[in-house]
Parts: sequence; structure tokens; C-alpha cells
Amino acid sequence: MTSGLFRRQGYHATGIKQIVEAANAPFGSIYHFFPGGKEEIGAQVIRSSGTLYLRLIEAILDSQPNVVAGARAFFEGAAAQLVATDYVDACPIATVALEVASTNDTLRQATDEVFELWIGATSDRFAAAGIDVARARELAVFALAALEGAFVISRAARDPEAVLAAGREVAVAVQAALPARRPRRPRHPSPTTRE
Amino acid sequence: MTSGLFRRQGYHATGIKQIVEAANAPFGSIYHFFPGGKEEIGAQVIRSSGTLYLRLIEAILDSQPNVVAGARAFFEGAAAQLVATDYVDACPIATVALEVASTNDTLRQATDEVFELWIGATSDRFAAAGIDVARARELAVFALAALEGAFVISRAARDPEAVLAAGREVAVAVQAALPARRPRRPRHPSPTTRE
DNA sequence: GTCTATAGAAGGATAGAC
DNA sequence: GTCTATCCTTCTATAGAC
Repeated sequence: MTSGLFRRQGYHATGIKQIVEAANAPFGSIYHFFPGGKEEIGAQVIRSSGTLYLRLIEAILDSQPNVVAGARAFFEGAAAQLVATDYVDACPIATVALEVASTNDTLRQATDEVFELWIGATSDRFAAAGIDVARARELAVFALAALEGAFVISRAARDPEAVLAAGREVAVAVQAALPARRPRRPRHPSPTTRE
Repeated sequence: MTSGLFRRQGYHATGIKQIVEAANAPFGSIYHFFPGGKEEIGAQVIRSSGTLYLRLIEAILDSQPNVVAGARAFFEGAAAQLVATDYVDACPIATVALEVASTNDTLRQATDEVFELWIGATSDRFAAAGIDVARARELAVFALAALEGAFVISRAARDPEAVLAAGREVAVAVQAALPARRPRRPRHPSPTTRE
């Protein structure tokens, strides 16, 4: 799995030989399938890890009764995963994203597309929970930012504290953005409440 | 300035020859001053950029009348700086931090110390504003995480949106953590707020 | 199309003249 | 202590046998 190498050590520290070895693939075929060389492999890895992680985001968010619990579950799961994998298994593309942001526009665009994918999926779920669309996107961008940065700090500190702290704040922000819950049995019959 | 190279392209993509050239330093002297080679240079760069950025954090936070305005000013300034520098000038050590987190424990520790430095300075100011010490640290960790992650996304997207969104949420969270301000001349003697 | 061998460049590190 | 030249390794990429 090449995505594991990128996740663990980044783009520049990962060699093509290391990639083919890890993939149990023949070395000579690499440039036959990826004429663009390492850059094309990188773009492919970014996009495929991106869609894989998207599935994870969707699965966890949709496994919870509401978006607040979903956010909480995601961050808590991420923290547990960090600890369980010795602080290796965080974001699959963040390291590469920072490495290439100012040096390789092709790969930069690939990381941008992946982040947008994740933001879109999250934003959709926030909007479906009744949050205004613009605010839903803002919250989704914020939630991803908090997660990514918490990964940086938690990996450096080898401590899940940052991911857990970020998760709590994100959950609070999402909760606050939800529309006021309609009481089940309204005490005053208001003209707007009907079903 | 070597820190600029690390900030821009990371640790692995920066060569020693590139470093001495950028520093206008004699190549032969490098291993005289840094017997540890590239790793020792890396640790030095991480720590010196760390203290430099600490000064910036302190200067901006202390230039504002309160911590909420300070947080806002910092994120807005960071967003403006990103745009002004073509999305190069974000965190000086984040790229390196992710690259080395699972591959080089010496450098990992250096990045950890720098993050702790920044968290401590921020936390102190939150606590001085009357926030409970434990909560102040939690907020500082969260604020740094939001900033770091927003940098990742903003650089990838070449758009300050993420940094600005993160700044707004951090400001709200800090505001909410402040002790209730005593009104100067309460209009209603009642304890609850009415309008 | 798969693989071996290798080219060509760049990386980190060192030796030794001065 | 400063610098030049160079060693050895590793990297990406390609050529050519089969």
C-alpha cells in the first residue's frame, strides 16, 4: 500500500523502488503504467487515499444519530486510531499536501480536490441537519482544519490530547449551529409549527 | 534563511548544498559547526524558527485589548500574510513536523518542544484573562490545531477561507470561555438578561 | 509487457590541501 | 578553520534483452 508510505513519511522521502517493493509489483512495469513517473503515481495515490478516507468519513458520520454525535465519534475514533497505530495513522495526504503546496502544482491540485471532497461530504450532512448551507460549509471547513491541525500536534507530541480537544470544540460549534429543536409537544400553539 | 526552505518545501526536499548556498556560507564549514550533519541543522532550524514565531504570537496577542481580539487579529493577519506571500508563509515547522513525526525522533522532539512553547504562551494569556488554567490550555491546544490545519487547507486550496473560518470559530470559543463580564451599570436588577 | 541493468543526476558526508 | 575535490549512496528514469 503506497498510501501508507506517503502517510508515514511523505512524498519526497518515499522512493519509487520503495513503492514497487511495497506493492509487490514488477519494477519495469512502473513506467509503462505511469508514464508520468513519480508525479503521476503521487497524484494517483492522493486521489485513491482521498476517496478511501471519504468512505470512512461518511461511514462514521452516518453511523451516529446526529451530526454532533457524528463529529464526536469521528474525532474520538481518530484519537484512538492514532494511539493504536503508534501515531502513524492520521491523515493520508496532509504530509504530502504541505510538501507540494508551493512546489508542485499538479499534486497541489490533487490534494485540494481531496480536501474539497471531504468538506463537501461533511457540509452536506450539516446542511441535512438543518444548518444553513453557507454556514454548513464554513463549519465543515473548520472541522477539517481542526482535525488536520490536531493531527499535526498529536503526532508531534505523541499524545491524543490535541485531537480530543479539537473534537470537543468542533462538537460544541456544530451543536450551536443546529436550528433550535422543536419541542415535541408545544405548549403554545404557534402558527408556524405544523406537520 | 534556511527556515524559509523548510517552510516552503520541507525537510527531505531541502538539500545541504541548497542550505549553504542560501546562507552564503562556506560549504566546508558546515560539518565543523554541525557535526551532526543535516539532522543537527534541522533541529537548530526548527528551534530558532520556533522562538521567532513565538515572538510573533506574543506580539500580536499583546497588541490587542483582549484575548478574543488577539485571536481574531492573529488569524486575520495569518490569512493576509498567506495571500501576500502566495501561500508560502504559513507555519515554519508544520511540514517538517509531519515529515519527521514517525521517522526521526530527534527532530520530532524538536517540533514537539516548539509546539509546546506556542501553546504555553497562548495558554498563559488565556489564563491571565480569567480562564481556568486547565481550560486555558485546552483552548490554546485547540487554537493552535485550528490554525495549523487551516494552513494546510488554505495552502492546498490557495484560498484564505479556511484560516478565516478557523479564526472565527476560535474567537467564539475563547469568548465563550471568558468569565461573565460584570455589567458597568446594570439596567435591570434581575439576574437574567432581557431585552 | 515484464524484467535486468544501468545511465545520469543529486543526495549526504569526508579527506586533505592550505 | 576554510575551502575544494571527491567518495559513496540513493534517487528517478530509460534502454534493451526476452
